[in-house]
Amino acid sequence: MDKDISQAVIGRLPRYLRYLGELKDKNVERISSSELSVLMKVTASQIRQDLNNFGGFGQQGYGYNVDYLYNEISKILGLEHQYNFIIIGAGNLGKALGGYLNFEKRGFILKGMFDKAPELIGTRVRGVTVMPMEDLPSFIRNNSIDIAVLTIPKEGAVPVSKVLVDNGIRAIWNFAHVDLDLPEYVQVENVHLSDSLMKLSYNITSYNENKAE
Amino acid sequence: MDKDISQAVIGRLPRYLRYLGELKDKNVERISSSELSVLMKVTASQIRQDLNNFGGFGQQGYGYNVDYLYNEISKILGLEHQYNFIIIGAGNLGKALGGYLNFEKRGFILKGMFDKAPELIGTRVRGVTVMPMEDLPSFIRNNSIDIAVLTIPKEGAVPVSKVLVDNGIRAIWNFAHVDLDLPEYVQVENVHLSDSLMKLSYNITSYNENKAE
DNA sequence: GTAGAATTGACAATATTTTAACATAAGTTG
DNA sequence: CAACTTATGTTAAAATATTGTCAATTCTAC
Repeated sequence: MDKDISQAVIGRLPRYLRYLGELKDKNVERISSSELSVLMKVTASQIRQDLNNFGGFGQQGYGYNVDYLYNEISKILGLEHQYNFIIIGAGNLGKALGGYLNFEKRGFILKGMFDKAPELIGTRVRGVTVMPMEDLPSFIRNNSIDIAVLTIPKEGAVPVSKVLVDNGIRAIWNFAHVDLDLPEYVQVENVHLSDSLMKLSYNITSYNENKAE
Repeated sequence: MDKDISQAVIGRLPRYLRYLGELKDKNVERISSSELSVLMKVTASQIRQDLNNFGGFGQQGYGYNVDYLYNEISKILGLEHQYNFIIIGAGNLGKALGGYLNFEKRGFILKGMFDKAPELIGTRVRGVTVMPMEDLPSFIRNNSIDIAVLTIPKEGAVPVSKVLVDNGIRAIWNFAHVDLDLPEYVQVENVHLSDSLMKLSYNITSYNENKAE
């Protein structure tokens, strides 16, 4: 069952996790929704409501145990699993993501990198060698890859995504500036950086206009 | 005046712009909200509602002129302005963003890059030389910088953001995994990549669990 | 030029999300 | 151990967001 949780709620969980991690580091043992609400600048009600989508993690009169809540949210987010991932596109962005050490701490293990540019093939990123695109299908099948990260220009993204899915990939972290049209059983998380920059541009413009009036 | 437009609406505008750009490239002259809704997989009503926040861009019985609508959305997003930006953090991510040619087409001009690592200082990215952090304040003041892109580890981000704001920066594109606490007149757009990856992780887990039941 | 088709913009109806309120349970203090 | 305080989980209310409907307007074809 699991009544659908809204993506708005899911989107807030990583931020809760981040603040709880910081509290853990400071050896804070317990926290109330209202204390956390001050730290995070959201309403206490929203925190309680969000958490209660998944069960009662707190105790009346006490609040939430930081360690316990941290672990529960980790579990909800699926971070107790280990995921093998590959990166398609060994440009700067691919290298940046491949080199990001914290992903490994969370259970995301870089297994391979691919690129079509001959001059990149054979180069190494954090112990992983960049392979040619021809090797992609067999590599996916033989290495139980869970997630593919797409950091290639938009032109190649759609056909490559089909290859990925045909070979068993069920989750794509898509940085290409295009919407992928894939079966519903494939989870896609889009990161459209230029969309984000345009939002910033809008907010600059809009703030300046309001100021002028 | 300008009644506040919700960020949900703003967040959809870049995607409209992207589809309209593709239609322009295909020399499509006009499009109705219902045709566009099929392409974009949203409701026609939402498209019309979103657009009407900013005025009536269409014509009854005809639809929307693609070129005109494209230009209007560009204007709304502030893309007719030119923005000078700098990147703080010349690692792979900083280099990736600095090298992204499409930003320049949209009016975002890379003016400088900064890093604290001595081995990076003096290296060049797309004609721009990486400078030491000491030069940051004067550079901002002397080069009318509009936007700072933060691609440094979270430890340094908060103090650096204060330096930026003290020297006149009013917009920050923040890739550091930390929330910046800045005055309300500073526009901040956060890109928390690991949050995005965790969302993907949740959706993988949740899909698999539902399947199992 | 007129009839019919197409399609917007506005408004109304739903649905979803967020915030507030509070009864209840647990903790704390003297 | 009794009175008081704290703070959850839940339900209700308010605010937002999305979708559906339709009159009014424009286009198109004959």
